[in-house]
Amino acid sequence: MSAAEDSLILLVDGTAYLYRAFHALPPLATASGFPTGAVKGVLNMVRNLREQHPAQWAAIVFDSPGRSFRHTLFPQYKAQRPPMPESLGVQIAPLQAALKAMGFPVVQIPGVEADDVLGTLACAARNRGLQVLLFSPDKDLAQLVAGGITLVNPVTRDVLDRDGVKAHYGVWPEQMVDYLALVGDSSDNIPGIPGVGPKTAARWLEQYGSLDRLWAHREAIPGQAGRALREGRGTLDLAHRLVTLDCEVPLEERVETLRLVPPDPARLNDVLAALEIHDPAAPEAPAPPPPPGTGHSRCITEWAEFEQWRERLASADLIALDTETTSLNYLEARLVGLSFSLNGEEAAYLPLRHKPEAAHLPQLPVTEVLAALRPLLEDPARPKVGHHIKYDRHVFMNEGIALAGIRSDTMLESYVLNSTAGRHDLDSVASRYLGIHKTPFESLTGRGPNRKTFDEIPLDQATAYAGADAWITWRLHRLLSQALEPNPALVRLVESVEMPLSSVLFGMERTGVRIDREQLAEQSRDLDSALQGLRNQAYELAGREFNPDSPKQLQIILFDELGIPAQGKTPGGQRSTSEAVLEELAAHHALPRLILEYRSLAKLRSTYTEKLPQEINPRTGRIHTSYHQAVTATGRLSSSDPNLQNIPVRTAAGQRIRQAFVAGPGARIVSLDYSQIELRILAHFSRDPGLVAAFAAQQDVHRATAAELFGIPPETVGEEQRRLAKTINFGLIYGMSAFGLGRQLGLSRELAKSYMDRYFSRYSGVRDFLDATRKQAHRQGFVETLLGRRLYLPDLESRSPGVRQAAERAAINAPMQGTAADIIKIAMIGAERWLRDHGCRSRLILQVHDELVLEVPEEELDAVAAGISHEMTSAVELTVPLVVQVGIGPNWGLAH
DNA sequence: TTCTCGCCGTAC
DNA sequence: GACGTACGGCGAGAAT
Repeated sequence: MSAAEDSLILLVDGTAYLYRAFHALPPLATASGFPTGAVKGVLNMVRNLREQHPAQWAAIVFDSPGRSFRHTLFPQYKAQRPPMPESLGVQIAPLQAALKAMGFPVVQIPGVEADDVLGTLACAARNRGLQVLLFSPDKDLAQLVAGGITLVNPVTRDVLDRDGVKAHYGVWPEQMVDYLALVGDSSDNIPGIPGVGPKTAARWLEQYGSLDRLWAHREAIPGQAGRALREGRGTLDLAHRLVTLDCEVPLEERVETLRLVPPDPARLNDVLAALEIHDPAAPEAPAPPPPPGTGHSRCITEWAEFEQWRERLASADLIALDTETTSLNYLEARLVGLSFSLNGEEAAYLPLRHKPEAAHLPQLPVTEVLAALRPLLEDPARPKVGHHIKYDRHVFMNEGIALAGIRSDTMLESYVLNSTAGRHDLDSVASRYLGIHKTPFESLTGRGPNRKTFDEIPLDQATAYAGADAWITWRLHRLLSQALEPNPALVRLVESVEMPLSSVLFGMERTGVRIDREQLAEQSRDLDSALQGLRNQAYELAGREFNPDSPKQLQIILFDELGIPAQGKTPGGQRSTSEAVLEELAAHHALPRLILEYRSLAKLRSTYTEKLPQEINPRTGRIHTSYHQAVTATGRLSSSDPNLQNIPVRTAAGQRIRQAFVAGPGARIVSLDYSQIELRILAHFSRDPGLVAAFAAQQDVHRATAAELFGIPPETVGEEQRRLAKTINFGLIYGMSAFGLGRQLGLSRELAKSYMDRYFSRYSGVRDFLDATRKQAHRQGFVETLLGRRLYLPDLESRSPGVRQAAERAAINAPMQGTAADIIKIAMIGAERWLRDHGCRSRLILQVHDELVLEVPEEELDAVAAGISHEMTSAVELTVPLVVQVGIGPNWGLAH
């Protein structure tokens, strides 16, 4: 045993680990429903800790339930905190048992918070000459840091010694209590000085050294903050006492008893078996840390080494690959370098276009290198994996290389495994599943207007960064593909849907959509003059000028100056000026109506007619959106830069904007949209005879619903009756309540309830299905789509009724919205294949959730309309037919 | 000047 | 509190 090992003690904030594991992982449970995710997560984190920091001494400290001296001092202490979720609370006892079986001393002192116990143990250990490593994300503990005591943030991996605390918070550890007293802590409900944040507090303490000296000079502090400080004596005293750790907690444990002992496999096995945790290192939980000495990256600047790597690549089973570029914009991005890994342990970075001042060695010539790699990159038989590889395909295509042989994409694997676990960029996924915290891109390039591009990054830094991208991707694929394997539906979803779809989207992005710039400019001019007029009328009515774009100013005008009674509140407590409210207010005054009109036109101008022309790519003359495949909770796509999935369609002025989406010469726009796809999916899932029959008979479903509701023949259904039925039908898909229905239709809650009751008695299959979905969601913690795509809903366990009910509505909606997304994705893959098989020049250009838009040469019109329509209707087989409406026109607006 | 948050509105 | 899923413009105020 080494001396270092013998003199090191690990002190762990067990409660913080517990919460972290609980929130970071999918809600795992035993077959009987006992939650286990947090136990599994903490055990993994602790195991990593033990491997990374061999020590003889340790303690894992837990908060004690109930009140501490801080509650006595300040009744509101932590008062705003939600109570611990029950599904977390029940895991504490088995977790502590498992930790003890693993050989860790566990400490929990009644009536004492973990922080104070940690402080007491840290000081005692340091006084005995031990080196202390404190593991906690809590900044309060930074006050303990000193020679011999170091704070490690297990989330960010920051290691804070004295200098680290100073660098991180701007104050020294001994100033930390003063600092926290000034800033306060909203997570513990500890008040601070209003308006004083981390920057101000650090500046003051830098200048005056301590709170006492700051107070002595309080009259010299200028500004709002100075005034707040002078008024804050009482707050400061209280906060100071609350944030000061008690390092003299009476403990039975002495440092000598905190010996880390070898695990007791039999006991550990008992505990884990009861929790049905077979392999704590299984893929859902953070995996073990990288073995030491791996993740090394080579920078290739010599032909000989390049040739060696090229030969290895040519015979590799799987190549993890990443590009470094000058831009996130996939059409502007220029290749700067390439990285590869073949085994998740070593990587190579091939710099190609670093600027001379960033390259201390000459780089190999880009043209020759790419020519040498091209056969490999374009070979479908050489399997490759990347993270968000659609982007890399664009980058290669910009170099004239058609990347082929794409086996998988770790971003899509992560998304299908758990869409809501967090973001799916490489950094997030690596930290979530591998526990590897990458150097943030911005720490290389800087932020703001002077940030560097990757070609300005020195080769050594670039090599480490880019190499890590490649070897991490390789390891992620190994881990995530294993994690998916037990669920064949998810494997199929990745391989047969998301991966082929990625190629379809690549083509759509590259093709882009043609825009009539002049037409939009003309619309902008029209909108300008209309808005000018509306603004002047609004000033007249208000009696003064104001900014109609500002909800804040508008509130003052409407509710204070004009005295119109306010209607609803925004989530932030402001008096709402939303469309629904202004509609109501229109009865009281002429101004609200004018504002509504102003807003709708202003929206069209700023978001669409002004913005879209700026998005036209100068080289192609078209707009190239980005489709995001790993963003939404339900499996839908999203679109940005610009978003082409929210182009107006409802109003006449909005329609004109769609008319600026035009076909090229000799071509037409073909729009195909699924009719009522989500209601059809509801019919399919619920097997409700009435709903199924309506679709089977090709009836107008809203009319049929109204006929059932009012007990009349469909032919005699009136407009108002149909509208009501339509609102109910849509409401069902969103999990709407009687209250919501009433509000939407302007009916009393009682009347709305009677309509809903009537609906559910006529369509009892729908009611049963919705109930079953809710129940199943609560039981398993997730819901599924037709293809087995999962949406985890941890909020179903929330103690807050509002949060819980919102999760229930999401549980109702997700199977329908997500199944619709599954279906159109299959249709898109089929459509693309159909076009290729028929040698068509037609191109898919847009997807808007239930609609596909193509640009079609006139001679292909009939065949393509029929062929794609067939692909869409036959994408899957449901118990009700899928129906597609086809429209053709010179532009998108007229193709409906 | 840039960033972040709240509010609002567009789509399906 | 009360209708699901997205993206983005604007104002306002803070950070730079």
